[in-house]
Amino acid sequence: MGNRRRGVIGSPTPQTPLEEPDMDLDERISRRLGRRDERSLIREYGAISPTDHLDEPVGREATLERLLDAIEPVFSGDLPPSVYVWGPKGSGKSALVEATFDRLASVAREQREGIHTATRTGVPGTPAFVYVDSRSAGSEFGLIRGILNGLIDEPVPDHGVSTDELRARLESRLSRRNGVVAAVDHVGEPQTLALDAVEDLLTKVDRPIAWVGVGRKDPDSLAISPESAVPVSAYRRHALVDLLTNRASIGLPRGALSHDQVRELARWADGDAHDALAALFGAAITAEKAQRTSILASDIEIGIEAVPRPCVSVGQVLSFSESRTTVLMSLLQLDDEDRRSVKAATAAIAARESVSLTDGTIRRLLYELAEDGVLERRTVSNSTARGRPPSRIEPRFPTLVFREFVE
DNA sequence: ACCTGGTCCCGGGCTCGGTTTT
DNA sequence: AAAACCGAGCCCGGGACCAGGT
Repeated sequence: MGNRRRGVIGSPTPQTPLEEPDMDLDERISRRLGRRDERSLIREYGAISPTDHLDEPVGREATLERLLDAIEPVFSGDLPPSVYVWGPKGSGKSALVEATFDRLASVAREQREGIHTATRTGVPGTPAFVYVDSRSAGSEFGLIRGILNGLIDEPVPDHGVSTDELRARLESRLSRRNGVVAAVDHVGEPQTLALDAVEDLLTKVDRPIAWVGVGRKDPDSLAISPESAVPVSAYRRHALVDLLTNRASIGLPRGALSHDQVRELARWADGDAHDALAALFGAAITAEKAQRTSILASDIEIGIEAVPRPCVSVGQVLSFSESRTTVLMSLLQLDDEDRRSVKAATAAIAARESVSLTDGTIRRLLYELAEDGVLERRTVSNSTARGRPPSRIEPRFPTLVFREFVE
């Protein structure tokens, strides 16, 4: 019971076949899993990775109740009102919503199949449930594709077909009576859809569709007002300790991580489970590279050091296109001198053999990444020089975790 | 005035799914 | 059955223009 890992690493489930090409995160992680024999310490990468969630969220019972209250009509076969789940980074929103929707989806499936085999017509069915991550569905095309992908087993094209065509397929898939409830995660991020855009795009579908948006912004600051809002607060210290202890017990050998170290991580992370796990993960791979069988204080230090604060979540960074991740990877390998300005960094990255992009594109990507908060530009007052002063660029994402997942 | 850094935007090409022609 | 063609979304490249400094 409980805490078999889910999603990207877990065994394929009927509703999400493994060959689903959506996230190259899948590939990256399964490539990791292939190197099992080289490990001395980490038993399960997913268990201690900030990119992965557990089947049973830890310490979120009250919030789960509020979410279930908000979608209450589904339990009598109706569509729920619009719901917005919101809270700070690393507070467990995605873990909660993803786990809940997975469970609801399989319950709905069983119920539908049960009714079908018993040929009891006329019984109100439950709507279908789909979870879509807007990080891999940041356009209208992507959103519709994501929902359709969650509903049918056949692969859905990701190129070469129009959005209208895809919407028509979705409509023909849904009946007029029983629609679908779509959870759309990570709305309102730089590269993802805003909540009002999600609503607009889904009302264009001529079938019953309800949505549950998940984001960080205060609902009062949004362009639309969801009918129901479910706030999620940051983890309390002891809840974060529990979460880390739980995860470490799955991902690491007994005794590899001391309780004091867990407490230190929890104190430092200040309620942010993402940051805590990112630091733990960094510490674990550092220890493993040194062929240790337990984690030392110095490993923890390095792990924490590799997580800037504030930082964007590593899941966000890993969802970027290949060109953006190669630019970031190259940037991490530059020395301090080459990072002194965007211009210098551009030249140094362009000179690398692994990068085939032009100067202009690299420069644009660096500025875009800074705009999105993935990099920080810090203007250095460079007297004696003419012109506008350059700015040094620093990563704002968990560097060790990133490096580990990108080759 | 002059210079360099930063922002914004869009056309064209790439790659693919689907359709028509051979 | 194969090949040629078409049209879709998205990424790359690049340039026009704006901002901030001496």
